[in-house]
Amino acid sequence: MPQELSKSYEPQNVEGRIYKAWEQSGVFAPNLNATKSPYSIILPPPNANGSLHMGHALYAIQDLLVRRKRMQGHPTLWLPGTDHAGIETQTEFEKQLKKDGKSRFDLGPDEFYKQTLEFTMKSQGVMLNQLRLLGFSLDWSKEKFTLDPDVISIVHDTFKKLHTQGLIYRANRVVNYSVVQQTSLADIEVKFIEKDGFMYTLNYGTVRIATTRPETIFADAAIAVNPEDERFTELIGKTATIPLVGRQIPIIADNHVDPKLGTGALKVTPAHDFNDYEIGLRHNLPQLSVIDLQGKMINVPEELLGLKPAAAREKTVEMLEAAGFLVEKKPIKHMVGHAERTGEVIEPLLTPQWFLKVKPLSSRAKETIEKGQITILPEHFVKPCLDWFENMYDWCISRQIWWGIRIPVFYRTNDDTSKEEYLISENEEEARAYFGDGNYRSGTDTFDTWFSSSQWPYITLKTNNLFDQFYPTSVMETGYDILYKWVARMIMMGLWQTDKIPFETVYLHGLVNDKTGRKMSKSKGNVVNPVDLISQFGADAVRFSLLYQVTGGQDQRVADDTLKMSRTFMNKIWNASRFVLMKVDDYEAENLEFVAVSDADREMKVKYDEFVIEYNKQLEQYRFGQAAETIYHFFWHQFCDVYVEKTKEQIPFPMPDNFDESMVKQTRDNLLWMLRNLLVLLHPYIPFITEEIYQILPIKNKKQFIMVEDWVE
RNA sequence: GGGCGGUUAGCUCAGUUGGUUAGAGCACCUCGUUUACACCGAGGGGGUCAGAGGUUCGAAUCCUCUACCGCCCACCA
Repeated sequence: MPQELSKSYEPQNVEGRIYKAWEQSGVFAPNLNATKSPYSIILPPPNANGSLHMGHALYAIQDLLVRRKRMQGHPTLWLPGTDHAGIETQTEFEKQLKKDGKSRFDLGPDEFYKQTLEFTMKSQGVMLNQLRLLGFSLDWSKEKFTLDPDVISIVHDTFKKLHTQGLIYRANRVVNYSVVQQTSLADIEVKFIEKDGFMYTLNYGTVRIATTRPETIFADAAIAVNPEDERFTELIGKTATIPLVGRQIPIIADNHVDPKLGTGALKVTPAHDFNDYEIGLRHNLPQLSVIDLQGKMINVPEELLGLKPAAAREKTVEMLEAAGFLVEKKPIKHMVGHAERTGEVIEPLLTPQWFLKVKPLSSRAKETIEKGQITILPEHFVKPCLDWFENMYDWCISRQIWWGIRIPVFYRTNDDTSKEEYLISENEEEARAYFGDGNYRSGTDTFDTWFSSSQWPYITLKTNNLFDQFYPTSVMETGYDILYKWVARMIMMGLWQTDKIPFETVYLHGLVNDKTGRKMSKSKGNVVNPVDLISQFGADAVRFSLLYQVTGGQDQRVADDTLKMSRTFMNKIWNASRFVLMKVDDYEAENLEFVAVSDADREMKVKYDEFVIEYNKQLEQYRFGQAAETIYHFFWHQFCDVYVEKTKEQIPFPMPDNFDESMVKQTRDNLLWMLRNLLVLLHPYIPFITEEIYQILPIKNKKQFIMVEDWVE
């Protein structure tokens, strides 16, 4: 027996060495000579600027899938990449700048981009190494970053094609606008939080209206009532008077108005509310802004000029009350939109933006899922996903942040700014050639991060010249929290771009929460770093612990018990292997086969066959927690507690002189065969320890790595 | 307002086509210094499966309702 084996398993002496050996030998790359069907997974690209969190560690699910398929002999690709994560990274870097008393405006767009890139690249290396610590068998030679030139070029092409097909338009519309970050946000980036507020009833002369935002009355363009509402029938077509300023506005009829809400009469403020904007379009109302892009009041009475909306509200109420226009003030709870990242209140503001007409794309995505062409697991996510496609609004894809992919457009600056001309192009010459002489400016808007990442399966394979072979990909495995943000959009964009689904199966895993079940967040200070856990328990134990708790998309907790259980299991595997090696002594097996030479052998083989079938079935069904328990139980309580104990009789110590030699030899073969197969079956869960033991198994004609051993069916 | 998930041993959780005395890990109790492992072995205690009703020969599992916890979506002025 190789005497150097320590009494307990010490992962820190093993993991780095083994990962390096794998990486150097090229076994992470797909074996393109294999004849079976190709299998591919694109890694959800982590934020290049971030460090690893527990959610990333759960990508062990992908490693598990990929390692098994590779061992089964499929050409298998797991492709890594990172995301520039526009707003998130820009916010982070701006914080850095602020420490030095600077803002992005001191640097200008180009210099800011350059510095943010440097900042990001520094973190990226650390993060990618953390993925290695987890043992992920990613094909690093294919790695992509969302700001690689060839990636940007495809994103630009996509934009141009969408525009050519009439699916992109530019419009001055009400969007969610962050005055802190100075950019528009997608609907989904706005989180509604319940807040205490007041419902004010105001006297508009002919009617009374109810509002939570009295500071916007100066932007009112009309009063709307429901055409069926008899209380107001006679007033339709007449006017109401805005308090304080005395401006007359028409009273109009619109079906949107719900007679049961408020007073039944709605003040319409097209520039500061999504519904009102729509009503305004239907009735051709003026769009007057009273809040500018810095979040300050404009076009209002002098006392309010320059105030922030919250302060302006109080002041306006005082003024209304003093002038006798305030009829009622009632405390209420209502939902207020906040920016997901900064937590500030989000204002719907009127700004020119680029939009993607989503209806044609989303209805196609919906149909595809309804037809069952993409399997979504767990199943209970199917319906919400369909509803999302059904109700999706046009997607505002432009951002005013500087960190990201620039929208390729040149504007011809005219005297009349309302009639802006533009050409989608990366260079000014093209614009000049198209429009002729004039003043041009390059667009400074960037794409929403999710616009580029929604094309990720297509882009990564295309830029690696692997599209024909590996698209559609096999599985998209990620957290359910980005189902809408990312997965749904990949389906839309993938179908549009390629006429094929981007992946056959979506597997959504749950969140990893802290030990009390609360969501981890920096602000709560309860974030557990997977790298810390790895140094404490070893990568295999961390993986096994996480995968053991993957059950049907349920959230899990970082549980100390489960981590310890896993570490103990690694130790058990280690020691069982030591024992087998001891029993095998200096014997080296050839043509390894299991042949039952005792009742114990026969019983073991029966149990083993049942176990392998059950285990493979559970893996096929994506029941990773169950499969983990199955193999845990079999290895410990069947192989170790029963079989290994029995073999102590079949290879006794000390060995009697007249003992049956053939019995000894076959038992050694049986032990080695069983251990080898169990290691193979365990390998996708716990790659390091299984590789380490495999390397010292006394078997002739082994593969170079267990990683490329034949799977056991 | 709509939707989804959860409620199973002291704790954390499994339990997928309804079927023998409901499982695991941890914790607890008893015993064990056997030539792998005390990160061990042998054995044990502990649950009216949130509540009510229903379907069934049979329900933790299916149906209805209720309660509580968590999450998501939503343009109620």
